[in-house]
Amino acid sequence: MAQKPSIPKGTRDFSPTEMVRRNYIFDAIKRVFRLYGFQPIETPAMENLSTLTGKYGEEGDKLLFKILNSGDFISKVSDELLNERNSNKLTTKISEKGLRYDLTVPFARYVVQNQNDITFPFKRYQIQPVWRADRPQKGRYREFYQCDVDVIGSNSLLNETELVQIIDDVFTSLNIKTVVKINNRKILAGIAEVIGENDRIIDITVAIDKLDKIGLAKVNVELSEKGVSDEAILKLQPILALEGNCDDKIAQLEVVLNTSEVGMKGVNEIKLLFAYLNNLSLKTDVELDLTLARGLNYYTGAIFEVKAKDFDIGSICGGGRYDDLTGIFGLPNVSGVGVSFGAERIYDILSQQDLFPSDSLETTKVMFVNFGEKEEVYCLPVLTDLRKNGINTEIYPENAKMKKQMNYANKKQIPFVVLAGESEMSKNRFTLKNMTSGDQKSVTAKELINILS
RNA sequence: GUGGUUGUAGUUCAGUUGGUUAGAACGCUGGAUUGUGGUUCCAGAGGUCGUGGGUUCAAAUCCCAUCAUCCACCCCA
Repeated sequence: MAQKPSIPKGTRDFSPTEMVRRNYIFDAIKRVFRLYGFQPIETPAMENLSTLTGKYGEEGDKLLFKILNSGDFISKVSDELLNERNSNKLTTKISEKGLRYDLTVPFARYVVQNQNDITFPFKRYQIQPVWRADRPQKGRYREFYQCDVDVIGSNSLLNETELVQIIDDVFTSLNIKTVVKINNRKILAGIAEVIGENDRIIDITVAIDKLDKIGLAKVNVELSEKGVSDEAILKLQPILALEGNCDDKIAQLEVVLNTSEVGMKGVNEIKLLFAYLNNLSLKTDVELDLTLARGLNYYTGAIFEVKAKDFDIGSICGGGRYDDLTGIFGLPNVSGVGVSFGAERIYDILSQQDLFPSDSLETTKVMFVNFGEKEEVYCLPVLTDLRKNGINTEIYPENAKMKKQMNYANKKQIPFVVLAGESEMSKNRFTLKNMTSGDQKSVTAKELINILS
């Protein structure tokens, strides 16, 4: 009984065409990363559950894919526990590994574990899939790739500056028009302090983050529901309404946050960062967005988010500074900052705006038609020569009908076909056909290489 | 986790108030054309109608359950 094959919900196969395009994105990103001195690492798809749990909040824990222990794990579980039917409790007994949820936490684990071999500041990039047991929907998958760059072990705002430059370079090279939004968690903390809701900072940031999505009124409702006092919400209004260019906003913040030490620290960081950036003639727009908060709560300083202009798809890149991510693994006081590029969304933008290059180094450039054994022998040395010259070359492996072989070349979008049968062999030449124009001409082996190089 | 949507050929989808042998387009295979692909013409193959039950003389069609899917919310890239 042949069963209908399928893949798990929220996962995808990638066809050759898609892979060529995905690699185009990854290559562009990697090229920029290397340009700034970042080095690649990889970590396992699975981590110990103890490494992952508790790092992403309660919601994040639910979205972790857990891996069942090997062997006869259930026999070791007590009858009481089984009868309790408590999934959470049972999970800790039958699963001790999980698929990674992002690349940052495994990176922090890596840094702590290898701290004696790492030279700080450590600049690494990492491009690997991550998994979330989320319910998939448009542009959201259960398995997707993240492209992370982080530098850990340096407090300098030069790192933030370089990350913005990297963002600028990547999206310029991919031809995507973007705007980089920057904020600072210390400013948000300062705001919370000033309005007297110090310990509600997470609720406040999450709510503020939705400002441009759901509007001011609904944000206020949400704040109120979360238990923020009316008085504090009232105090918050002028801050949310801050207008003007970057300098104006900063000037106003300096007044509002005057009494908050963290807040002023944040303002100073932002000032310095923009001072660096304003000198760089970036091609991307960079703006200070005080409503930018970002969900992840390990951020402590600068936060970034990149949005594509003329394309409403959410953020395509985001990140920030985290002062103590390695602390939970026993290495305190090591600050890091990094951003992550969302490959899937970048892919969607490039394909919808038709921005992928038409030619690729990953596809076949020329195919030899197979006319039979004698002709194969005649062609093989030339195939070898072409390959030695870096030209992607293949020969149809069977003496099939011409139509079939041509069809194969056409479907595979191979731009050139070589025909070498009896008449060509007698003249020691080859017929080269251009599949786009349909033109063909008789050439020598040497000319073949020259034309196709 | 909550709400909704849709499951029919490889793919995208038609299929009337329940009624003979379930259709189309694209794709696939072969031929027109044994050394020329894309265009055209002709022929052919391909379906447990998601699965299980129920109603009925009769179910792709109605009912129930179940699984899958996509979309939205929460959250997030």
